[in-house]
Amino acid sequence: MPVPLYQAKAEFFRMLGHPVRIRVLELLQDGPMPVRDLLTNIEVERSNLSQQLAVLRRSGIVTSVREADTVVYSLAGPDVAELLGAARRILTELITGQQDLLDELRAAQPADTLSRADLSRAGLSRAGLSGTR
Amino acid sequence: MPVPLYQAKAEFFRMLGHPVRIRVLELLQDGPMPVRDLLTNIEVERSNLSQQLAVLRRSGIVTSVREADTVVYSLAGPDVAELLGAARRILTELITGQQDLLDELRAAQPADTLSRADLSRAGLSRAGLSGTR
DNA sequence: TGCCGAATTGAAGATTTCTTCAATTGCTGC
DNA sequence: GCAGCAATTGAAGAAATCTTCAATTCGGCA
Repeated sequence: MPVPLYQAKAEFFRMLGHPVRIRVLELLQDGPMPVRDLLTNIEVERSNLSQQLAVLRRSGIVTSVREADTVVYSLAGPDVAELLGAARRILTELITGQQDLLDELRAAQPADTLSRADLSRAGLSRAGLSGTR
Repeated sequence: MPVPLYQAKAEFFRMLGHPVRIRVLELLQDGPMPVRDLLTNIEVERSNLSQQLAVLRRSGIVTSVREADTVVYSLAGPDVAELLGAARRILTELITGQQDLLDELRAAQPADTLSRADLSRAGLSRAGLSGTR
């Protein structure tokens, strides 16, 4: 009895939902890389990195091979760049969209009279994506 | 002081990491839809759906407009389909990849002699993406 | 064999996210 | 105004994920 597709998709996105795991995938886009190098590029404890690598391995999006005294990781498939690209496109779209709206609001009235409703329209009533500024 | 981009990306993917939220985005790809209809298409309690819609709204990926006694949701931008498409591509790639590997293993030796190492190579030693069969 | 560094694993506590319920808001029609 | 339906909100307990530490595995080398 197969798991519904939308649930597999959700799991997949959750697998991507961690800063360290994103960094790893980005670094691996330039080619295979040993754990040692990942470690120098990402600011994180060794065992924490291992935990995140284990998550990526379990999902199948990366593979690892032992070479002498180091372990080398690679992307399992070619489509990862495309995915991260699409994500960045949407992300910048969201961010600039909200910025534009805020600019409009500021132009239309003094900054200190922005109403709760205005902020709400801009998607900022409670912290949205925290990188949006 | 802006939040690092990879953190914003991680938040973005986490925002997508829920079955109900995925369903909503898929349904909205065909055009705006009132909450009422979302509710008949997705098997979930009304207030739970509201919570998930709130998450999507906060991130800015959807917008809502009140029309008479109903609320209508729409996608905020055009790139969502592309993102979900890329995700599905990778997902099927991962799934068929693992299936192929398993098939190879089964062909090479009786099923009941698969070693832990074999399963591990196939990314299945501990439950991977649960939809992978 | 025994030791060393590299990497992974298991487990525990802290943090975050999910689900659910009751209460609330907004609109329509009586 | 107020009764009734649609949708959202706040809050609390349950469940999942993160971080960290100690212990373990694996290969290389004296």
